[in-house]
This record gives sequence, C-alpha cells and structure tokens, in this order.
Amino acid sequence: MSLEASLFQRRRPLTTAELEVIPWLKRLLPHERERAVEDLKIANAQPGDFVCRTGRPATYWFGVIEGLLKMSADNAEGQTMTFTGVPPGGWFGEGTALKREGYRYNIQALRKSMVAGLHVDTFHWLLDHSIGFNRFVMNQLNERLGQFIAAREIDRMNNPNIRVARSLAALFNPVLYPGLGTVLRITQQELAYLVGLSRQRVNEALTTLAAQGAIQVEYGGLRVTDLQALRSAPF
DNA sequence: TCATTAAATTGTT
DNA sequence: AACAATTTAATGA
Repeated sequence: MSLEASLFQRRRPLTTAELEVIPWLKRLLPHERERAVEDLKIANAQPGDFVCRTGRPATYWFGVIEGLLKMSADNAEGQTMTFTGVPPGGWFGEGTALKREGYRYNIQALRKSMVAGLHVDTFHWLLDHSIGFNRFVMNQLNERLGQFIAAREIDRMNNPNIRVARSLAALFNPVLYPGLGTVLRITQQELAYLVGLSRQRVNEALTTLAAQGAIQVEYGGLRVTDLQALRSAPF
C-alpha cells in the first residue's frame, strides 16, 4: 500500500521542529512560505512501507522529516538496484512532479519514519512564483544526477569496504541533505540493506573505516570524521 | 530519580 | 544464521 493513498488522509499541522528540518522553506518569501506550510502534510511510515512505487502517478513531492528511506529501482532483469538512502532533510520526486508523470523509482522505509508531502499543485505554484524555490529544485536535480552516476559506479565495485564508504559519503551529501551534521543515525542492519551486503560484512567494513579514522562507530549510528576519505580513499 | 526489565543493536563465530 | 555482550528504552516504585 502506498502512503499517499492511506496516510495522508488525515492531516495535522507540522510542529516548528518538523518545519525546521525542511531545507527549502528557508528559501521562500513569507507569503510563499505560508502557502507551502498550509499545504504540507505529514505521515508515518513503518519499516518496509512503500512511500511511492515505480509507475504510480505523482500526486506528492516527498521529504523525510525523521527516519530513513531507501530509493531503488527494478531493472529489466527484475533485479533491484539501490540508488541511495534518504536521510532527514532529503526531498525526492521533483523530476516526476515536474513532468506530472509516474515515479521512476521505489521509495521504501528502512525504519519507522516521518514523511512530509507537498501536493504537486502547490509544487507547481511554487515553481511559478518563487525564485528561491526554483533555485532549490534546480540544485536538487543537479545533485541527484550526480548521485545516480555515483550509484552506478558504487554498484560496480566489488570491494565491500569501498562500497560501504562510498555509500556513506553519498548519504552525507551536504547539498541534498543539509542539516544532517556529522552524525547519522543508522543501524548496521539498515546500512546492510542499503548497500546490499550482509550485516556481518558491513560491520567488518565499518571497523576498517573506523581504523582508518574516516568514521567513528557508535551504538545505533556513526559519526563521520573524514568525509573526503570516504569519498576517495581506496581502503 | 533510580532500579529493574525488556528490547534493540552490536560484535563474533 | 545463531549466539552472547552491550546499549538504550520502558516501566514502575
């Protein structure tokens, strides 16, 4: 079942703390912001829930307030390819919303998450009226393109340590996911689902990465101490 | 607030 | 996949 069908039924105003996590709101003028906030809806997703599925018509532009989502697509052979994880502050589906087509990938909750939705009509209204919003979306599209290319490269890597490192680096993309500091709440199991490795192997990789000083492993999450190393070091 | 217990997560085999 | 060890969250006095 998809979120938009069920969970956006009942709406409630977002708290200021929740609004704070939405990066593009800061780019809007007061009256634009007012209109956007007015339309924002919020929903809870349980682990495994699909926020959107390939081919479904896009009625919402989505963003993560809390939790962690996985973006993936099925190729012709029926294999699932994971593009990236979406941490809090991440928004997706703009390409689809722009063209009013169907989603081109699946978005699934890796853990209990809180998802915000902006109706496509409001999305278009903002595009028509707000320069700040246009800047945000353009930036977003550009970064996403870079991520997809990176995802392909990551997929071809057979060194698990590097796969984990690069995937983590993608999650800490400051443009796509601003506000996400140096700490990321993600369990090793969740990371395993994201990267497509076993939890054991991820654990081993994290230990290696930590030994190299690129990250610090914590309970239920990790801290990035050297993002550049995650991006380029050959571990 | 503290102590106890249950649940979640990690590190290893 | 299964296990024990560790950390956090929940409960109730």
